[in-house]
Amino acid sequence: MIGTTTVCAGAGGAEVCGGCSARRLSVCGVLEQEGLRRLNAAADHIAFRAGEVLVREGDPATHLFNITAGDVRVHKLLSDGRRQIVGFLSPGDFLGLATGDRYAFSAEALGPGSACRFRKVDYRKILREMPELEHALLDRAAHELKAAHDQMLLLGRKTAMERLASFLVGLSERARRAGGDGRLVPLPMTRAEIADYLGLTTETVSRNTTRLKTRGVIRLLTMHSLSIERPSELLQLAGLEAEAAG
Amino acid sequence: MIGTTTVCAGAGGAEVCGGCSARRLSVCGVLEQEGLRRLNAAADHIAFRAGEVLVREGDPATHLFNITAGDVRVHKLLSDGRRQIVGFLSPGDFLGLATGDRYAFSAEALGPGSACRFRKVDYRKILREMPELEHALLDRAAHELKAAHDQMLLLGRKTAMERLASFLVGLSERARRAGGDGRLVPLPMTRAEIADYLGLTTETVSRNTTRLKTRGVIRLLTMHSLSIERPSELLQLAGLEAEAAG
DNA sequence: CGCAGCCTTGACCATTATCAACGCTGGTGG
DNA sequence: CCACCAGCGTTGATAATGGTCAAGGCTGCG
Repeated sequence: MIGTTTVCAGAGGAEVCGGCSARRLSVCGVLEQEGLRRLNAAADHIAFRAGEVLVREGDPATHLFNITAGDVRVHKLLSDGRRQIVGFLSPGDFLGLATGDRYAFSAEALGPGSACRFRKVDYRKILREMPELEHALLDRAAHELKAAHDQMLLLGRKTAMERLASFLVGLSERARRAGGDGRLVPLPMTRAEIADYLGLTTETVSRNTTRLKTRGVIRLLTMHSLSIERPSELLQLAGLEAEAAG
Repeated sequence: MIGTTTVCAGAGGAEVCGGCSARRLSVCGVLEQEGLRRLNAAADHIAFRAGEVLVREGDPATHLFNITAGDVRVHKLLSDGRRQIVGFLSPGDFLGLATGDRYAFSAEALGPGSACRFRKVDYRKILREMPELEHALLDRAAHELKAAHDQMLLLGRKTAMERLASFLVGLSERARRAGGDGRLVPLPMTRAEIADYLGLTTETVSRNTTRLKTRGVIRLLTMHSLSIERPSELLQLAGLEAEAAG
């Protein structure tokens, strides 16, 4: 189920978990700061390949992940196969925070990547001793909750075009935070994955992508990257101009 | 904006915040346990009437609420008035956890009720000194996130009937946790509010309610309460039978 | 008892899903 | 290095779910 697994516990150099160089909060990073060897002894640094399953909905929730490279898809299924992708994770993101004793979602790698993996029991023990970490996680959970609310607005009330535009705006912002200029946007996921994230079909995603292309709002560079030619028009289509009207 | 406001700080009796008797976690309760007078000095115990606005989307996020009585609606708006209700809060629930420096949602009372209100600055200060509280909040945020994911599946992939059935199943579970038998379900919200929660219109909610009534799955008692006559059939309609198929 | 607002029902319409066919693309093996 | 091909993406035609518009009924409050 999990690919190459390299335990990153070490005798005690500064780089016990050197591979974990996430941009945002990295547990490994925090650990290095704090010099807590105990959790390192329980943390694996794993590598995964495209399509690999990190977490399966319904399985006992034994682990927690911190993505360190690559992108991951998190989704839920209905019994007849209908799928809803609830999020895409990038390096620095956590996987498994919102779980009881069983995972409520599946997680699969979009492409090759890596992650820090902790056992939940160890994580809990550490939390008790590191209020600072808990604070950071609460903060992060709050952000995720806000993002989930935005997505609920999108899924419940936006048109197909508004959904696609909102999605692209989100990707653009993510790209900018990751160091890009916000025009060049990578699309690591397939049309089917975009559709399952936006509550649409591949056909509808495709049609609206074409419409944006025709109007000159975006330009497709390859199948998995595009450039935003008219950002303001895209924002307007996303319905984000005056969303906070109240 | 806020109705009758009674500061509940007191000289120091055991009942400084006696009105706060929420069923689940109550900050006031924890505070009493811990004997922390400091936050009490910063906490109001407010009462609100039906329709009263507790929080307005876009306003500076200065306060945090813990509902102690009544029900509250949390929603987001698009500039043209389309509304998505992201949650209904009951006594014990928190309002304002998922916020940056501005509220990302509005909150309005469904009926009369009350809440504990804290200033965010005080809340942050206390958190630093009460890791136990932070732990409880993280736990709660995780649950909310899970609920948000379920709602995303509902909004993105379920049919109108499945949405309504899922909603009623959820209400039934909530009623049971609140001490009921799970058959008698109170509906404190209007059809329009149900519609805005499920991403539908009032007409569609009404039609499907009628369909459930005709099939004998539910029975309307008053406009704001119903009884579930065939729970298993309702579960099936909700698509919850094998949701965790993976 | 009356009325305003909410709820229900009906007729029709629009957006998006579905079904189908074709084209592109990128990875693989000859 | 090129050609093949499986899978992904696009486009078109048609269908269906749910939305819109409209009218009438109920209900609960004053």
